[in-house]
Amino acid sequence: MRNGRAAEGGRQGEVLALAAGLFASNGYSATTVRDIADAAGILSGSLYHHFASKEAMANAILTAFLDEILGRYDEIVAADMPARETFEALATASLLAMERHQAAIVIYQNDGRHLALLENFAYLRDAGERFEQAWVGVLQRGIEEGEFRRSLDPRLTYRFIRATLWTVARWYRPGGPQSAQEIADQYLSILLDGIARGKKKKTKE
Amino acid sequence: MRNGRAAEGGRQGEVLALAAGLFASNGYSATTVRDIADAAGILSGSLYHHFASKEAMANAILTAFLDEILGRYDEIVAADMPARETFEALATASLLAMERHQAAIVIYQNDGRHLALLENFAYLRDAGERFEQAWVGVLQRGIEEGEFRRSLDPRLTYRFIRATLWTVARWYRPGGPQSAQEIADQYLSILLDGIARGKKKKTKE
Amino acid sequence: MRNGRAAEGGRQGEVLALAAGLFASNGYSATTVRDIADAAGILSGSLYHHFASKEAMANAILTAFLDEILGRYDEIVAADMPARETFEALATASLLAMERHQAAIVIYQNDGRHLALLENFAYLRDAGERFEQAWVGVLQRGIEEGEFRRSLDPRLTYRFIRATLWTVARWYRPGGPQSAQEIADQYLSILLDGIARGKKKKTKE
Amino acid sequence: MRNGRAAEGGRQGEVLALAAGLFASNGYSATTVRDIADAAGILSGSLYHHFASKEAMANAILTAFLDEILGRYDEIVAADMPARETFEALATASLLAMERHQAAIVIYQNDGRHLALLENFAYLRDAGERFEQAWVGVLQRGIEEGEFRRSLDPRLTYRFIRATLWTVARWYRPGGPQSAQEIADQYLSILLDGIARGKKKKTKE
DNA sequence: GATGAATGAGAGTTCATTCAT
DNA sequence: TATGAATGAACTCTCATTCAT
Repeated sequence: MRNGRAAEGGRQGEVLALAAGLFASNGYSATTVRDIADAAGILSGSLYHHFASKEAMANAILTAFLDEILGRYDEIVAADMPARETFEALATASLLAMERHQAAIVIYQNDGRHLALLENFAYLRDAGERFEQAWVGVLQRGIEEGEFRRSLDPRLTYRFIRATLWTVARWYRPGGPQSAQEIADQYLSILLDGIARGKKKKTKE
Repeated sequence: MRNGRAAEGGRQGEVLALAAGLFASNGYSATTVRDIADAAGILSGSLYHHFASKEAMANAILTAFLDEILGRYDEIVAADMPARETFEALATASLLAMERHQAAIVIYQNDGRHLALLENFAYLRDAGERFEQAWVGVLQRGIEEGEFRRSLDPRLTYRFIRATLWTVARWYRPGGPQSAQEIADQYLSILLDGIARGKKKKTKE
Repeated sequence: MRNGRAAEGGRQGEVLALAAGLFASNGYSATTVRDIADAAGILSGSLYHHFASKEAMANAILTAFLDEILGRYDEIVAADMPARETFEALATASLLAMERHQAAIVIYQNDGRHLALLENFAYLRDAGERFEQAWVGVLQRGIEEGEFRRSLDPRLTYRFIRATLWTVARWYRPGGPQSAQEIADQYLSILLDGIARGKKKKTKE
Repeated sequence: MRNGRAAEGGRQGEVLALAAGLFASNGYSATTVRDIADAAGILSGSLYHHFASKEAMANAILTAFLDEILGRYDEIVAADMPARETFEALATASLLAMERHQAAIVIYQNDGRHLALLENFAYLRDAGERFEQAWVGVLQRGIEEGEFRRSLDPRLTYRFIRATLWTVARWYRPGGPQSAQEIADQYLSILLDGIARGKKKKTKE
């Protein structure tokens, strides 16, 4: 039974994890179906017992990630916290997602643009918009509520944040010197208060 | 005459620009030599009168960018300014580089990892290290000189910065609402002072 | 128990009928074992409990048809009727065979040539010769007995007849406007007396 | 330059002729692109310099035949001859078409049904209708004008004729004992006047 | 009898590259 | 410089078949 869903049970899940790793390190289009099959110890044709196509594999990988993270985003936004807490929660959730979906995030970041052009990946565009809405929303609310500086351009700020959030997955090593949580904390500290020392200059805005 | 270098004048330069645009929007490995030839209005075989190989094109594109930006970095570091000014100059130089090398930056960001595995692109690893040295250097100096917060992890901070710096090229549109200089200013403002309003909490560090 | 013969009873027969339908509408080589299994509601591997191979299925289908029709031809020829009656009986028998073997006839007509090249289908060549012998025989006898025009080339005439006889199965719809018997009658009428009206021109030959 | 047109000039034409021969003798789907390339003495990939796909080859082959024969049909119908002459001209034109398009006719006859299901071969359905219109038209006219027997069912009669007309190409050998013209004459003689000897029975209809 | 995972060969196609003209 | 024909390797995917469970 060919399965486009997440990587839960059995063989399918293992194969998907291997594929995700290869897509992430070599790129989607530079990864061949044979590479994946080799990694799984089977012949390339046998992969098609589990997945309808190479695209279907990427699909399953990305969908598992996006469904989870966007679900988490929805929960956070729905929780109706002060803007700054919502903001922190979104950033933390995004970085913690690396623990279960690191490869997917790398693929999303590296190949997302290109894949989104394919019919089967139309949902990537929707996902991009949902990310943006959540972030731009909380930034605007924070500005209105006086939590964030009035001079911010929400969309531009979102783009700066987005870049860092998803790029971390490129170098993050689980079990490495910094945990995802620690990375999130450091990033939030920099993002909220800046790297410069001393009293803020633009306090009055 | 096959040329692996950056090609300013004439046909070579035009072809290179077309190739850069295609590599940037479709990805290096998804761009075919025929795509480039089509864009140039010639046949794919004819490209080989200008360039020795597809890799040579990517090489010329990336080298032109890296030579220029790393030269600029060297100048800035050599100028011996206060850490904060050096810092601002590096960020600004990186973002202004988009004006002449947007496609190259996108390629560097998207395909750099993958290309760096190829023999002909060994210099990409060196470039990465030189970037890192410049940034980690100025961050450390800034901390020592009391300009930047003592709590920063320079390498981690560099990685956050790097992500944003090069990712901007993905969405930047020359002649669009924000100039590269404006983007640089906004980014620096956020990076240095944070997005949060009000007096700094961690002033004493 | 693998069975290469015609399969009347039970599952085998049902599967064979499904396979015959698919072979007939899509062609033998364009029909996959999976198509057949899907139609039967089982997995493709499970088909091999019933049949040794895809060829064995085609074999069973064609054999069932050929055994029956050639047996009928033998009876007709042995009955020792006047040439014209034999002739009519052969044509009618061939067209009535559609009622039980329509798909087999389509396969025989469409894929027979190609299949006959395979070892397992050597009998198709024999069958072709037996058809030809029966028809060429009755045509020659008819000419000798003065029933048929002396100007006929028996082999050529046989080829004209054969084409129509087996091609009817391509468009015949059981329960449609014309029964197989009616089609046979119309064909015989045209074949024997022609479509032109008025007195025969070549009466004296 | 990839060419979907007929098999006129140079290499393209040669390759097309080879492909046509293979499609005709082995069937379209049983003929591999490698078979064609082997026959042409090149590698399979090189075929794609001349043709966009295997389908494109079949397309060019069938189109060349259909354009020519349907053009001929149009001329004949437009010539406004007595029904019987039109009828003879159509049959003769169809059989003489074998001289330039024998393989195409075999492909049309064997694989036409199956190919017509593919998007790129939609025109096959139109062609089928144009053939039918021409023949059914002339049959009806002939009946009205008293040339053909009133008892004929034009569509059914057309189907009988069609079967023979296109099936001849399966066994016809150029330079063999009978020319296409001789075959046409014999077929017309049988078709118009029947194979039975002696006075017509159904003269009064 | 049926499943489901796997095989292994081969399908159509793509593509960077070469080279005689 | 450019063309156009060809190469050769690799690619995604298909499919008849096998077999342990």
